[in-house]
Amino acid sequence: MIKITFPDRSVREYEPGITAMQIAENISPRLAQEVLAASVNGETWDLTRPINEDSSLTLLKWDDAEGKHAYWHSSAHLMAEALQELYPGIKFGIGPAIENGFYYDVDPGEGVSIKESDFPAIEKKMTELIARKENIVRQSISKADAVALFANRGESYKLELINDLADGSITTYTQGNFTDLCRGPHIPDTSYIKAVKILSAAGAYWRGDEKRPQLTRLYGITFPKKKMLDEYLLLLEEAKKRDHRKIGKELELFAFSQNVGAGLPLWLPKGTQLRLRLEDFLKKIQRDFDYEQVMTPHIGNKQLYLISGHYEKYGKDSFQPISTPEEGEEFLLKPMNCPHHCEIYKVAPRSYKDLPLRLAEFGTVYRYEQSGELHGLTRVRGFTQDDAHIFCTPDQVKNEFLKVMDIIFIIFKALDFENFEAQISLRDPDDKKKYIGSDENWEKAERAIVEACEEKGLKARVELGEAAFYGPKLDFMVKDALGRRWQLGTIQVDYNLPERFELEYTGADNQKHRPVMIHRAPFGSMERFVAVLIEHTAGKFPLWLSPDQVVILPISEKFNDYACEAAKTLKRYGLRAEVDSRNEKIGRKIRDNELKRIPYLLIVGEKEVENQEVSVRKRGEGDKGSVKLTTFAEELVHEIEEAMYSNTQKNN
RNA sequence: GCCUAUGUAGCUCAGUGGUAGAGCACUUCCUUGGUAAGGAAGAGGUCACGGGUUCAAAUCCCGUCAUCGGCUCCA
Repeated sequence: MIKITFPDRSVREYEPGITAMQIAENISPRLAQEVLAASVNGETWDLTRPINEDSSLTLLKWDDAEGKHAYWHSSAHLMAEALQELYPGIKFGIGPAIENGFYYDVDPGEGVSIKESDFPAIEKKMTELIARKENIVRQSISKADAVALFANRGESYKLELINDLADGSITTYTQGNFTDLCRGPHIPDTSYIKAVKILSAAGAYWRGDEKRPQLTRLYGITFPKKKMLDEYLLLLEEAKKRDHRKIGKELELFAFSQNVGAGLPLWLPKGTQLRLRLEDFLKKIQRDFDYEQVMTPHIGNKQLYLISGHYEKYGKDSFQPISTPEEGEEFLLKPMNCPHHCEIYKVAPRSYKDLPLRLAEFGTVYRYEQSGELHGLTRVRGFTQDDAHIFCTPDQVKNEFLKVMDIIFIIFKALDFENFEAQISLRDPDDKKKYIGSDENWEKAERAIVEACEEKGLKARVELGEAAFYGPKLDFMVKDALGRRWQLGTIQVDYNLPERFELEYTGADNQKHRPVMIHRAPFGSMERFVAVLIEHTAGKFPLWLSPDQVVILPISEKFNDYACEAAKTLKRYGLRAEVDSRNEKIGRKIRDNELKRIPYLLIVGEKEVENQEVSVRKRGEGDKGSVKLTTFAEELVHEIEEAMYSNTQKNN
């Protein structure tokens, strides 16, 4: 008999060779119906795989990530099986489960393409296969047999995968006529899958390499209940309503024009209001943290980028240099602010007593992103970084790092960005040659980042080899409405630029030393940040960020003039007000939902006009009674300032 | 840059070779006194752009640009 230990530490004895499925059946038929896979000694197994020794066992259901994973992985196989029947000669790449569903990379063969219009047929075929209730059978196979099997089928991609696998570790899974090279695990049979949807088709390079063939990637999702699929699709629809591109258009925050150029956003008055409020908010925090604001031009002599090394690395992929009437003179649109800030550092001789020197700038930069990369405000060709560079001694790096983290935490907290992810990018320990700077400095900086995260209790994913060539970094990512990850804040340590620009400070020892540079941008870029902010709030901004604070509603056209006057008065206070005039030309009618997005509604009628008052309603709070217009304006300005102030004071 | 899809009125979209459409928004008039009011009339489009096929193109073909979903990239 073998001992099986359950998550609640209870132990039961079974015959050797028993399967997790049999154990589940033994416990309860209901459980047996719900279970999808099993965790055996921490490894995820098929339910039908015999257990031969004492083990700890967790039965995995839909609500367990691994259970869902096995389910979707099997669904990928199901889709592959359908494709194999529909497209004879199709070759398969890889087909994993992902966060929401699964995909399979396939090569349907020369001249054949799988399009959206083909999805229904694929879904239908999958449903047919489900009805056959095919068992999904695991088999260990020798490398030679695996090679023979897949070579016979002309599965060149699979052969390449097998090539990288060690003999003895190779398994296949078979259902019906379809056999796939696969580590598993899988659900017991295809009938578990009840609802099927192919979501999209896209090109994807084999093994993520641009130089290799492009396969067709089919994304799909499946569920154990039809209703769950419907709910998921509904969720997707709802998420699309929060898309910043849609809301940005509806609320007239920003726009693009083909004449101006792709990826070059135009900030409309309301969007600008929002952005300026965010900039004020950041400036206030940065003042508190001893930053100094600087300003630098939008272009720089090519020489500047030859010194920084950016020209060599990115010159060909950038906006090309601007020529001047002067022979041989060239300027680049600045793709980053760092070189300019280095020149500011060099304006005067620096002492260790001057450090850390913290230079901040809302610097607009231009990068020629690949055309297929452009995406609303999140990926653009002209954007403004909430940039700052800290010049400090190597010993100050950690402390400065901690302070930057404080800023980022304050900001994320103030804006309710609780669900961010952090990633520490270190250098690849096996390939140190790729990086510039001494081992000693790298180790110091990497240790500083790791320790800083520990001190702050920040759980960060560590990625080796992801560092920039000039230093390690810490990035903060946030998901958008559709679950796509975007990098926002970044803190990067840099040894390269101080070296290239020959930056120096005089130490206490009266010797010249090289400062360390820290790049940091809590928002990343104003554009991307506003995009994510829009999606987080679904366009329902807190009062202090609201692009419009007030909508004024005259109860009849007789009071339109007063309403417009009131709006002008409010504008003099720096407040944005809309008049919702029902019949007059003046103003613009408030459209769908807009009312819900604007914090204050002012109603004016006879009584209010007589007394120079407005009847005030606040979003979420209802009627606040009548008050003098000027008093209202003063109080609102005060309320906004208070809100911003209290947000800059938020501490962890 | 690559693969798929899309581009028609301010917005959301219909329109499969024969004179360009709807709803909302807009303008004018009437009605309308409290949180998305109703009626009537009107205005608004080089059907993304450039070529081609055709007696005839929004519609079919080719190219370009832009946008969507991915891939690759992201200083």
